[in-house]
Amino acid sequence: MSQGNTRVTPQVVNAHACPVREVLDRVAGKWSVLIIVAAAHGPIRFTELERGVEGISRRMLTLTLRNLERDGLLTRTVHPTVPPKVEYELTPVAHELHASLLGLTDWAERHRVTIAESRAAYDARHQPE
Amino acid sequence: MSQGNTRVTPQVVNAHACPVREVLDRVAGKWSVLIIVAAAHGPIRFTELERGVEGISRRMLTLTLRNLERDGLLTRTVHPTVPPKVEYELTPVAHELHASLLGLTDWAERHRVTIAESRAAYDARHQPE
DNA sequence: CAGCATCCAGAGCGATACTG
DNA sequence: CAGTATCGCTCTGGATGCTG
Repeated sequence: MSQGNTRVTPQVVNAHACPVREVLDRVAGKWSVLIIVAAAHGPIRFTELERGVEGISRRMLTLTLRNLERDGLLTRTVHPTVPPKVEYELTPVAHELHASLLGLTDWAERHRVTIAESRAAYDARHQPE
Repeated sequence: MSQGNTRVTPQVVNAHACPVREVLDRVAGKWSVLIIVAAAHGPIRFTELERGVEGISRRMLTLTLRNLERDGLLTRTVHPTVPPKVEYELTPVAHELHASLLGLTDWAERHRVTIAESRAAYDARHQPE
């Protein structure tokens, strides 16, 4: 860790050691969060998710659900009926994650406008036309 | 909220309307967060960032810095000296973001092990060999 | 020192079609 | 209903080399 250095600057951030990145890698996928939000208030079926998460394809829904299940963020319950019925439900861990995301949501909503303005200003500054 | 429906299920989540996704789109890039973390405790120079954020290429550092600057998350100060010196500093908005990320960091650290185990178990279950 | 331009490989994701 | 399989594009990001 510490080398006998008196300077402050180092502050090395390792992409692999950084826990924030770990979460983000898990959550950054285009759909993961949306699915978590959609499933936040109780068990939900495949087709309901398909409708609930606007714009998601069947393929991506399946893939994302598998990943979330793999990470232990949701459980998959197959009801052996005809027609088949599968329900997905957030695990406690995922609920905690959902709660933590609220901080970000909040940030986003507070600064959404500011950021949009900043972008517009920047673009105007750099592309006169 | 309620449509005359007695069922609960609807819960439509729109990818474009969702504020969480907005943040994530901004932050999910492989490097944004790491740069924010690296710059969190004061102004920092280009080369210092290059060393501080392990594994980043010069190209990605430049690109990510531009995006962060564009969003108003950091300021770029050029000191007209020889050799040139450029300092990047987080804006208050970015500091707030950094604070919000703590919730996620925390979550990640609490469940890192559990998640890894869950993955291993899942993989074992689905790929006997 | 700080950065831009070019080239290139791979991941991510959408569209579509088929199945238990 | 709840998936799986295949194709192909787009976009990200790494490597390298050139400049003020």
